[in-house]
Amino acid sequence: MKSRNKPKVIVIVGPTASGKTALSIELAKKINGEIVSCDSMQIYKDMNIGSAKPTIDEMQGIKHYLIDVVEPTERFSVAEYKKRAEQAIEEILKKGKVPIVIGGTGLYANSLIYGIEYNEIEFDEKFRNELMKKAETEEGLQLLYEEAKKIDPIAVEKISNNDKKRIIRIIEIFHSTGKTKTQQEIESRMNSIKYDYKVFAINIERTILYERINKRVDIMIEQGLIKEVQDIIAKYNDFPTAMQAIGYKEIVEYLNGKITKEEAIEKIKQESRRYAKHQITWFKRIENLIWLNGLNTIQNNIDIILEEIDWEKY
RNA sequence: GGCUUCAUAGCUCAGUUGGUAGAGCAGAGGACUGAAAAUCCUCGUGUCAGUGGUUCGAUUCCACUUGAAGCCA
Repeated sequence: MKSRNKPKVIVIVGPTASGKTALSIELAKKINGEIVSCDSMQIYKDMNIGSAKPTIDEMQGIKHYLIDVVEPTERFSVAEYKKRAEQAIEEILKKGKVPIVIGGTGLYANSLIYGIEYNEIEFDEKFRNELMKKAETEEGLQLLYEEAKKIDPIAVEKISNNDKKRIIRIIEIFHSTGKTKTQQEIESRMNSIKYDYKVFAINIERTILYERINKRVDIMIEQGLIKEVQDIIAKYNDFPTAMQAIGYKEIVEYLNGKITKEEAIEKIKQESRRYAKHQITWFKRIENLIWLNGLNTIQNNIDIILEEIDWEKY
């Protein structure tokens, strides 16, 4: 509503292995679009197989933004994502093409869809490390919780006293900005949303999706996921974010002799299934979302999308 | 063939000195504003292997049957 003058941006989210890549590329070909990735792991260079990054072949000449933009050793954030994604959208619009945001990271998608503003703050690595160390013990974590409660009682109310990251975050925001998280969030919603986002989510019946995930993990192993992880270890001495990625942390455990190869593979499958479920939970909350059945043909889903965005009048 | 042990939730196992049972994992649902593939929250009825017997009452004790593991031939 009242978004007549805003440029349209298509967003397609979906759990892992739901067929986002193929759909987005076919759609881009059809409507002269370019793709903005919305994936917290495909951002990183050298994490290819495990993050199911589209290959050059698969891209079929369609330009992709926000893939391979940072080193695994670098720190990334939603704020950074939001900034770069909007730059990419601008660039695409300037060319007269249609931006298609595609990916499975709910937090990142929301930063765009809900137009959340993040102001510049510098990150205090040392301070975070101190907080993390404190949070390691049960007593330490409870002390942090009490501290966070004093700083921002409203924000604390919404989280568990075990939620390490969010407890730390409340303290951190206050430390680096002097503002509470609650205040920060109010300010983050002050600007209006720049684009007319049309959001679609692919879903597939759970049992079939799980089968596809299992199969995909086997294929990743065949394609050399283990070697990819070995190469990353050899190339970078520290890669904190990569280390929390599904498919990477398990292979590292295997390479360290903590689990067998079979156990690692099983674990990757299981974690991927859980991840898919978590993603779906996230998408269910998006307002005005249109669901696409991932078992439909690509053509079929493209037709639904074009109809929804009123392509003829566009 | 004989003896012993075991059989409880999808899986691994507790437990009930006889009053029909509960953990972990798996699974399901949810939260989510600067690490998010992260970090958290909630959810446990199952012919207690089968059939009989004892008993007011059996998943628990007894007998037999079936299946599994081990030992002796």
